[in-house]
Amino acid sequence: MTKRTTYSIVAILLLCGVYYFEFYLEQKEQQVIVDSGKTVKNNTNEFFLPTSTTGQIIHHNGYSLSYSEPHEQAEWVAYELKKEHLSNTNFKRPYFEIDPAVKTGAADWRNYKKSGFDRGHLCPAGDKAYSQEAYNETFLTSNISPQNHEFNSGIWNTLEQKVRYWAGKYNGVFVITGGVLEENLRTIGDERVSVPNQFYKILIDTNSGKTKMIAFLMPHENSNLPLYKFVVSVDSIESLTGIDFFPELDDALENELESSTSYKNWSFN
DNA sequence: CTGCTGAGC
DNA sequence: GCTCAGCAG
Repeated sequence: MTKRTTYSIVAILLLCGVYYFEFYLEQKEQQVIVDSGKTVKNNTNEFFLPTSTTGQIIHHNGYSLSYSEPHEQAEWVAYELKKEHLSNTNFKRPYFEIDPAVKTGAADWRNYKKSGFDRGHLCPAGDKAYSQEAYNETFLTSNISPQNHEFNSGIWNTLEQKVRYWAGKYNGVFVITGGVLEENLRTIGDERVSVPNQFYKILIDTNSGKTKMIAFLMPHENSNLPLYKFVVSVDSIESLTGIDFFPELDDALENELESSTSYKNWSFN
């Protein structure tokens, strides 16, 4: 074998190695993206993820989401609200930014301009007031949904504040929230961002004794009713959305918790 | 807390 | 088009 042949073989082997490594990296990245339903190690948190009906899960530092391109918004946003996250600092609100992590192109905030609807946070800015960085991260367009202002600043805001109250009382909660994305919804803007008719919020507490769960389903309109009037089973939201919210839970526990409409373990005071 | 809009550069 | 300041529930 000539030296030249040897060099050629080595070169080809090296090339193959590089290609294989790139292939491996791609597989690995792909695996993370479609790895729904697993406990995912985030930069700061570890939490249960629901399944994605769209195949596009994105992890930010402070929350994860599943983006629905047809509806131009997240079908769910999930994060852990730790007790130590609770803060009253009043950061200056940044401007909304098109989420660069959404490969299909997240909605432009201009769709909401003069639409008559709020850019309603799914993961509330108020849940991320422990640092300017975390706060700013909630101002991505993948984290908002068109919301009626009276609803957003009314009963929905009341629910968000109750979640913060529970996070303090129960040493943190996991939160999953989103609009119910159906066909033939009203849309706003050139990109046709869907306006949900209902919004849901699901909580699980695994830190204060026996694991407990609670779910809320609210019509997209303000209300003076007490919050507990909107409690539903997780199962009912799963059948509405097609999402499996806690696939990692032990099946028996999952069945028990997700079918329950009881809120007796959650303090509404 | 939840937000929007008008004025000015 | 971007940002500040002011206003509203």
